[in-house]
Order: sequence, then C-alpha cells, then structure tokens
Amino acid sequence: MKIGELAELTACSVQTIRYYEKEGLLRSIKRNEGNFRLYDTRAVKELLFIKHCRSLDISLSEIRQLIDLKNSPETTCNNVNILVDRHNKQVDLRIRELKELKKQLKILRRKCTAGRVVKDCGILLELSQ
Amino acid sequence: MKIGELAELTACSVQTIRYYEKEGLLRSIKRNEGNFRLYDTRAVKELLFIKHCRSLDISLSEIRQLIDLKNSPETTCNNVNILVDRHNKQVDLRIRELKELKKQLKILRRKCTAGRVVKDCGILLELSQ
DNA sequence: TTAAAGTCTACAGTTACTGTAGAGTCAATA
DNA sequence: TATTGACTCTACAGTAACTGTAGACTTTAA
Repeated sequence: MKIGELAELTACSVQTIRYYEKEGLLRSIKRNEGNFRLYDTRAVKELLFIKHCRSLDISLSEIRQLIDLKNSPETTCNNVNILVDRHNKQVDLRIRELKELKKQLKILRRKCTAGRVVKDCGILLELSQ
Repeated sequence: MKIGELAELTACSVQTIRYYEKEGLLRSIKRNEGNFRLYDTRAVKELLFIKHCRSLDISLSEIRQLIDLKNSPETTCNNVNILVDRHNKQVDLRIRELKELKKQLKILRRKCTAGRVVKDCGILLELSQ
C-alpha cells in the first residue's frame, strides 16, 4: 500500500509518517518505480505501536529505545519497566506542578472583579509585585 | 546597571533578557558608548512582572497583551479577567489529561514484572496491540 | 599594559510535528 | 491517447520559549 492508505489505516498524517521515517522510528521501506513508498502490514503494526506510545506521551527518543529492545527478544526487559516507571514519575511531577499553579491562579483571579479599570485591576497590581 | 546586574537581580539569564527584548516584552533601552545595554529600576520591575507571569505559565503572547493593557490604565480590565479565566481552564484541562494518562500508565505498568525477557514483556506486548 | 570578565550580534539546536512550494507520478476519464 | 485531478516526492520554514555557541568587541582590575 502507498503512504496515503497507511495514513488512513492508522489515523496518522502522511507528513508524520514521513517524519517518523526520517527520525528512524520507521524503517525506510521499498519504493515503486516512481519513488513512492510501499508499505506492508508489518509497517501498519509498527506505526500503531508508535502511535500507542505517543498516546501515552512517550517521547520519540524513548520509543526508539523501546523499538531497539523489541528487536532483542531474549534480553531482559528491565529497561522497559524502568522507562515506564520514570515516565510515570514525570507525569506525577507535572500534575503536582499544575495543581500548585492552579492554586496560584485561583488566588490571582480573586484579586479582581468585573467592571474595574486597568489601573485598579487587582490582578495586574498583584502581577506587578 | 548593565545586563549582568539586571540578570542577577531578577534571577533571569542574560540570554533570556535579550530574548525578551527581541520579542518586544522589554523596551529597547539606551546603550553606553560601547553599545552595552543600560537599565534602570523600572526595567527591573518590568522584568519581574514578566517573570511573575511566566511562573504562572502565562505565554509570552499573553504577557504582551497584559503589558499593552497596563499601558492603558483607564480602559476596562475585563480582558485581564478573561485571560486569567481562559488560562485557568487550560490548566484544568491539562490536569485532567495527565490524570487519564497516569491511569493508562498504571495499567500498562502492571502488565510486566521484573526478571522477564523482552519477548515475554507484558508492557511491550500491550504496546504492540 | 595586559588579561580576565563581561557584553555584543547572529545563528543553530531543542520537541514533535505542521504547512508550503514546486516538481514529479498515477489512475481514471474523454 | 491526452488530459486532468489526486496523490506523492523532497526540501525547507515555522511553531514556543528559550539555551548554547562562535567570534568579535568593551570594560575593569591588577
């Protein structure tokens, strides 16, 4: 199949597929005489793997590591666990940061009410300190 | 004062100060004969305002809007409130997204235990579906 | 006078794409 | 068979908010 069909099958844009290939996440596959990329079902699986990882916010660099691991089926998978654990911690941290941020924004928001004028705006006064 | 002193006073890197100027958040100020930037206390306040906004994750473009508003002291400050409200909603949304993500990662993590081998790794199997 | 520290501009790199330009290819229709 | 529209190709610029680097110039202190 050509790239457009792969894109439709995986709900991934054509540009993104080419980008993943350029970044070494998808193998460069064979081309037809007109230089069009030709994919098989294995490529569909590989791309879906990438998409699945991306939906979990795993970075391209980490996905590359996972793909490398997949290609060594007999090695230990400890590194997979480590990667997921680390990722989990990052998400936790970010949630904590955002919660703190939300608290600050709430405090800020209470500083001003509708119908005021910029020079009396509690928010701007607060931000200026 | 020169840029280095401003940087120290505000805990903002020299590059970042120059970047903010380039982006129109800080006015281009006067220079000495050797073309070095010379700042006054007003610049300190302006930079601290920017830093305060950034600590609340307000984008540079939004900060530009706030600065414009500050420069029209007699206009209504409704737009400030709107901006903060919108920002608040974005933070809320992001927190919800990350919580969902965390749930997925937790499920994923349980698929594998230590001491396995890549080809039996529950995480990789799950990601390959 | 000299050397170190500070500053200048301009540009590249970061992440994960998205958008565009301009050229070439393919498939279906007239 | 010619054409036309859809598809694909490569290469490059743009996004956000910086950070890092190179190479030249200025200031300051010894």
